[in-house]
Amino acid sequence: MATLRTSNRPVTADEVAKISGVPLSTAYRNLAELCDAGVAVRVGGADRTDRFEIAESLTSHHHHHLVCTECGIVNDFDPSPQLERLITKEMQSLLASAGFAESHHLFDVHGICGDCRTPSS
Amino acid sequence: MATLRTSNRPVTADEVAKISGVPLSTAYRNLAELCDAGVAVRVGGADRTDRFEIAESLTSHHHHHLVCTECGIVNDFDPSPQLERLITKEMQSLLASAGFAESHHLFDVHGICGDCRTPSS
DNA sequence: GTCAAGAATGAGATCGATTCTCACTATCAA
DNA sequence: TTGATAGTGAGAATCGATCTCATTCTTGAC
Repeated sequence: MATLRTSNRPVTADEVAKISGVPLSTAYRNLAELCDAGVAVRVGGADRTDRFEIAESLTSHHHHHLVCTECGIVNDFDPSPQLERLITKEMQSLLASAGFAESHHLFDVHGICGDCRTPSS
Repeated sequence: MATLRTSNRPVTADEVAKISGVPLSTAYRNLAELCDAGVAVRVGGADRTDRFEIAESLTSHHHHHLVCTECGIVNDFDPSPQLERLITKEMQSLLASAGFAESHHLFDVHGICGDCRTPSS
């Protein structure tokens, strides 16, 4: 949890292991338990690597993700209240029409991050 | 392509292989080439399995995804024009503030699909 | 029709992220 | 100290995805 809290973006199990010094298997196990307990969430990115971050219910900070399709890094960004309201509204009509029970929505923007666009710096 | 066109939702490489009768390796190879050529796209879901569908540029039908976190199936749904406009607007301010070059956005709704909610049927 | 060059195919090997296994260690109460 | 229980760590197993390579198809030149 300390490692997740320190990072200001979703981190991979590998990063957690390196940062906290625990073996990879322990990192995966503990992260899985944190997710089960609802205090962390698994974030999918552009690559095949899962990333983890503190659950929004704990940070009380709803946000979405900027996913770099080059390096795979994931950063957070805040949606405007207006967009969020509209999304919520849209969800309700969806549920009705599709028989679908929403657990959460994902609004991720894929593209190339600043670092990958200016490799010289 | 025929297999992708026949399905009305993103399908896995495994499904493509079964449906079209080609071996899995050929299915993966051809799907990767279709993606490179821009006529198909890779769709991430709730599980670790990639899914593929015809690119929006070919269908001229912009849509988003309903992802079932139980069985992993992905279905399409249409966003309202209003939501889509707002998303586009939001994107522009994002680019400016984050130095991020958007390639596309992903608006996926995760939850439990009708089939998984009523296992009796 | 025959032949060679190049592309596509298919079966299985390989890779890499994730999960599982199991022996070992720490904790704690009696 | 002892026994029960939970947590740890190293490596094996798993599984989707990719790679390799021998084989098969095309295609154009002769």
